[in-house]
Amino acid sequence: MTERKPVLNRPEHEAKSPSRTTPEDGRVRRSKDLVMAATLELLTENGLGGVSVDEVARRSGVAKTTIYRHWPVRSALILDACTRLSSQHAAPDTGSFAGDLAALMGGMAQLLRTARWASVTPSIIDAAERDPDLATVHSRIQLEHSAPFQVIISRAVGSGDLPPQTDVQAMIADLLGPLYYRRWFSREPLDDAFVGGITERVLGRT
Amino acid sequence: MTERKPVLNRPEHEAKSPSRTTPEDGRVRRSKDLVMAATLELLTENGLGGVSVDEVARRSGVAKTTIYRHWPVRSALILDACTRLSSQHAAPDTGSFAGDLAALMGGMAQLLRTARWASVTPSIIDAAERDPDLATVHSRIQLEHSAPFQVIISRAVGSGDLPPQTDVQAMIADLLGPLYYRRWFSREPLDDAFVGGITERVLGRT
DNA sequence: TCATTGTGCTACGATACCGTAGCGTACTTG
DNA sequence: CAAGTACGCTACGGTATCGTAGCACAATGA
Repeated sequence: MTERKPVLNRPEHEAKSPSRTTPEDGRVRRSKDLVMAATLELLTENGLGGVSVDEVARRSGVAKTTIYRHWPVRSALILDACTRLSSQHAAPDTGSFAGDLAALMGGMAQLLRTARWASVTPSIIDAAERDPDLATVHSRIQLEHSAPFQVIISRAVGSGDLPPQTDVQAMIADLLGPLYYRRWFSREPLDDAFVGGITERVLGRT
Repeated sequence: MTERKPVLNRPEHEAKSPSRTTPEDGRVRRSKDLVMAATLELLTENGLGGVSVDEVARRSGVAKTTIYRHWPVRSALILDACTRLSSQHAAPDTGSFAGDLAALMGGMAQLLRTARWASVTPSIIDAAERDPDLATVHSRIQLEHSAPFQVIISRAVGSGDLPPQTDVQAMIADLLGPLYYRRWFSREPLDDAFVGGITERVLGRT
């Protein structure tokens, strides 16, 4: 008689998906939001390893059982949270390659200094070394961050601002590499002078 | 009556230090070596979080109690292992800055491709974000890896191969940044062409 | 209003850890 | 050979996890 469980035998693909019958049950939305907020908080504070379901429950005020109702296992929760860390950047279009580059590098440096993502990244990279799912997340984030560079460099090649034989990936490494190096390895300040110097040197060799 | 414990009341600084009375008790040496080997193994396989004393005991064949006899707490063991990860590099002296740079960059790329250190680094960086002791270890390793660059660049400035106003730290970022970027972020291959390209571009602007 | 659905709560069982105690045995060294 | 020392082993106590079960209560929506 206790058979009001998921009842997995549904021929239809998305038949009773609540997103159709009930666009949003306010209670579900609320729980999910609270849980995700607490998870992201823990994630940035303590890295991947610092996120336990019990602690998320404590911080969010949402019961642990409720959390498990929305994410079947811990890893699903973490993966979900990591996925929401990154944000797409639009490629700037200032009219000149130098302008685009300056804008993009400045934005990236700003992100590295302040964004939640920056403090979680080492943890993700570490986990990605062994967890295929997180490796996927990492490469998606990585792609999102390099894509705008790809765009403006390709455009510059097209317009003749850069020579046709330009190695796009190598140039991206020359731009992002030093930024990342300062943020996570040498831990020296990421000031405007440094950022400007990078772009200057890369531009200087055209 | 159970008082054959450490007996901490010793006025002398190093009085009964076994390194004096007993240069090496073979048993101690053996235990420590086995434990350290297993720890390094686990470290490279699973990162910092993957090292548990129980697992080290299993793998090394050394009893857990013995491990605790040599390292008072888990963190001491891990810290010790991390400390042994890095190795100093001698700065090459080929006679030319270009030669030195090529040698150094080639060696570094080789390290990044193969060394145990490379697979643990993300883990250390992550932990360093919150653990001061590991932050110290990380900055020591970081320093060891950048020091030879510092040497050859300074030498080149002294000899006139590089202009006197050269920003040494920025140049190191331009060299190591792209290498690290490829290894841990974009995960593209670290082939000779790429490495050569970096040095070429840095040298090209003198 | 009434059935449905989501939540909170308490209580579990199962692991995996950390770090310690006590005891018997083997090795090392004087 | 004898004393000191290191070691292995078993067994703990304590904590933090993960993930689940069962039940009562509240919100929702037909």
